[in-house]
Amino acid sequence: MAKSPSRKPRAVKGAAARPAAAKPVTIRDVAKVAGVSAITVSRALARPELVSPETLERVRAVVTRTGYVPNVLAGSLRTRRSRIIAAIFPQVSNTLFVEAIQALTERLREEGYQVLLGLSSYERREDELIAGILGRQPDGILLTGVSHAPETRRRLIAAHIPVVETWDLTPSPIDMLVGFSHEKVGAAMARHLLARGHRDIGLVWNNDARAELRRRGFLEVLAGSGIEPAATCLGPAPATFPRGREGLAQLLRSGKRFTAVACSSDPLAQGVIAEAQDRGLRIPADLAVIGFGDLDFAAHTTPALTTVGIDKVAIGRLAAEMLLARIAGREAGERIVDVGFTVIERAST
Amino acid sequence: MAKSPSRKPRAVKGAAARPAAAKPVTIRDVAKVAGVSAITVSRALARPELVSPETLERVRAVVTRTGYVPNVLAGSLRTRRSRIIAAIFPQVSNTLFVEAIQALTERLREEGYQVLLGLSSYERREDELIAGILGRQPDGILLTGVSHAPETRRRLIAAHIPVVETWDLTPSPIDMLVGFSHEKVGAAMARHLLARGHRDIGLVWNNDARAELRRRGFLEVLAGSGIEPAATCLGPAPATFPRGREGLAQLLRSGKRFTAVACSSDPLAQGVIAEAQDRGLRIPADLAVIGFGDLDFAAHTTPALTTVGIDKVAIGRLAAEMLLARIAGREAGERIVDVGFTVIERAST
DNA sequence: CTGTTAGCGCTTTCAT
DNA sequence: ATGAAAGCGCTAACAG
Repeated sequence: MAKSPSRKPRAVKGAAARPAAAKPVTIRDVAKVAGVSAITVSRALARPELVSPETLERVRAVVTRTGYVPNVLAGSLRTRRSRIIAAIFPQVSNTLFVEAIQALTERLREEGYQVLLGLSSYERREDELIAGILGRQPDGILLTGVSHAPETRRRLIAAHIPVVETWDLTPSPIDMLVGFSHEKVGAAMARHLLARGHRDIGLVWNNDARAELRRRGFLEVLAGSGIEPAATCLGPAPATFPRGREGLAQLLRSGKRFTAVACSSDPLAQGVIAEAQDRGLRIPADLAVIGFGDLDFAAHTTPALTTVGIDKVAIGRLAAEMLLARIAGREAGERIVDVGFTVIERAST
Repeated sequence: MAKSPSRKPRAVKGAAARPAAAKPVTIRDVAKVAGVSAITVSRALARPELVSPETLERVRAVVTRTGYVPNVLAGSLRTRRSRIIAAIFPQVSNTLFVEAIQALTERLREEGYQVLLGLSSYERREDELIAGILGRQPDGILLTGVSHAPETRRRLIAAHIPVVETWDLTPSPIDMLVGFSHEKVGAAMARHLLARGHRDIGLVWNNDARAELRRRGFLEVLAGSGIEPAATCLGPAPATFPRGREGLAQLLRSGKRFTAVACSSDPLAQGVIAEAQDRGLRIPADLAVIGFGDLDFAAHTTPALTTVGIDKVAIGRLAAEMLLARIAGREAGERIVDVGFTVIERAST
């Protein structure tokens, strides 16, 4: 007859000395009070149809009265399903990602999943971030971008969970993919300006990997018409409003003539516009500006800005659908989805 | 001799039929390969100073080779510390909250905590959201706002974890608080306009709880000078750019004369400015506009906008510090912190 | 410095 | 419809 010495409260006296991590109500406490076994409580909560109506009612009453909150950690450990989806984004201080995050979160919530957000810009090594997150046993994971350290790739594959990469395209994703072609975006920007008759074009760009892809697409189209940029101002990521202002100032200092400025993303473009207006230039009459990124916001706040918008909500929602499908065992219809983009013109560029 | 039938692989043939949730590497696997006990592996990873250098090296080698990722769920279950902090925000599609979230997340990461984000606007009942999150056994929780259902309050207190409410003030927080006074913000807006000589003032406001507090403060100051708003346009939350446009249009249709417009938040103010400019009004010469919320962004993009800024980063960081202090057993210095606000004038209003 | 034992709170499996 | 036993993977507590 093994005695269970640690079963009884350790120390009745002095128990209130510290915030008192008072033992929480467990499923067994509920069971005891309701006069049933633990497993019946579990069933009453998870699969009420397996429990008689009277028992069910009794259990529910006790749950409410005691304020019992099931320990999801324990449940997940047993079932090997955490109902957590991890999502890795570079930052959250960027409208671009925020909308995707929100769409993803909402859709997953509907299915009872919670999103664990990882911010990659603030971790030295992406694979450490990922390892830390995989330890939480997510049922699926979303990544931003498609270039990851080999170590990261290995870990993700070893985790045997669905993975969606986003925000870019590649023929060989780790698992699934929903994104768009940055080169094509760049090309579209260039074609737009060319179609409006611009030949003298300045660039205000930042040099992160995906921005560079857009620039390549942009330059290729220009080259196809035998054109080179009149001047380029290339700065470090992240793209911000003040850097846009500075960018235009720099282009103007170069003394080169240009009728249009293309920017690697909308915050830069907004800065360029502000700087231009401060100098008495009318947009787009004196200077056309084209940016990239924001379907709604930039277009709203800066009616003069033409921009290449991507449907961030679609990315978030699609990523959610793909993950859910795979978790449910269904094969997702498409493993690679190109959501494309739209040139949004608010004023004639 | 209890046989352990479920110990052996269930079915060797056909095992590859489905994605095969291949059994992950556990601490025991690592222990076996390294020729030590499980607890030694645990120590090697968590408290290497307790393990001999040779053992340590051997264990680490095996960990790397096998790609072992500790199951944090299991660890948390045992230690009763999840290293998760839950943060409840209304939405994430609002620069206001985003900066606080980012600051919070960064600070907590430094201490090895992960942030679990809950979005309250999309859940019918706040207390269901909270219950779902508490089940994940967070070590602390951050809430936006100070008015919560009694049920929510009860649950949070029963959870025996540190709680920080934010974004508002109250003399009786659940636990800790970091925020600012919305009434004072409103009062400051009014005083600012009065000091600039404005007597005919229009309001474009939305009617969420905290905005209403700001309005009350605003109106009281006006009343103190014997002034009533010339016209008011009161709309539903959330405050958006288009509603700002519409708001000004409505004020103008009223036929009332006014030289300044106060807005409950910056997105509205930006809309008002855009609409004004479209109608040929110069800001602030013909029409002064004052908003609320954004320390950096709105001021940047709309130099003509005067706004009352709050230090969102400070809110996030302070909330993190307070939670960390309490988790560590220290009493946080102050339980109630008023971060205040700043009137930011970019152009003479 | 290392190991053994037990058990965190839950749910799967098998029995009744 | 309900329950008993076992164990998910880990680490606290107590040896040695």
